[in-house]
Amino acid sequence: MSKCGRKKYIKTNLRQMTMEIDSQQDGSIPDSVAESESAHMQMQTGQNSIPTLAQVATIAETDESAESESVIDFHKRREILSRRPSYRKILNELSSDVPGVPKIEEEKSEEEGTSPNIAAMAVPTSIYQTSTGQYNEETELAPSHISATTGDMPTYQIRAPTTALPQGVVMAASPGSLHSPQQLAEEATRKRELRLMKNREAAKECRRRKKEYVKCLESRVAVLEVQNKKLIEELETLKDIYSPKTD
DNA sequence: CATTGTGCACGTCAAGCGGG
DNA sequence: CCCGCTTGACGTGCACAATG
Repeated sequence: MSKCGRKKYIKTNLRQMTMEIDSQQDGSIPDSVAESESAHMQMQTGQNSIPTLAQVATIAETDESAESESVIDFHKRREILSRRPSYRKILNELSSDVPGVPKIEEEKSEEEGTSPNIAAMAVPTSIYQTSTGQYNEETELAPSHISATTGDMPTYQIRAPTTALPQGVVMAASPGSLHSPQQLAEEATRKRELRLMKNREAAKECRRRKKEYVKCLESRVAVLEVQNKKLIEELETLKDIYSPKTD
């Protein structure tokens, strides 16, 4: 196991321990967490067979009973690990509450040139909240290519078109023409590889979007902090003006 | 200089969701 | 209901900095 791997295991297991505590507080059965799925995944993916800390701990603790309960644990863990709303959904919900907050657009825009959005992103002060609480010109939240301005890898430029087949993927004959088990197996393998390749690209794209989202939030925080500071100063000024002079 | 810690990007799995 | 997309979670490897 790599050093980094060890660190991540620790980090992961801290979170898992927290979840166990939470589930105990809820009165639900403590989850033995990652062990079953990790093992499951490693078996599937053929990755190294070194057990995780959680696996080791669980093996040590439960040993005999673990086997019969592993399936149950797996499902319980899945329940506990139920997904939070996606960041995009959060932002979109936010945008419906606050009229001025733009939504993260679906794909398309990123293929169609980058420069306009860079300009928008580079001017975070375009955010302005009126005295009535409305936001004006919050262009900085629009999905943009901050990475281009900050020197990050412009991954969107390398990005393979989502609709196009990746290089190296050879289309097999139509399923109707498959007969032998071997052909079926090949077809299954081909489908799997295609799926993995697509998901690989999707994951990259997803991460890129998430980074954008985080940067948007950060710039928003910066803007709101400035705004807050100004308002506090204004308040102090008004207090000075309108407070009764005692002298 | 070896070891350890940290951050980041990546590949994969699986759950959830929306569209057809 | 099925399929494809999106994304959280997990595990891994690599690069680099800090430390003894």
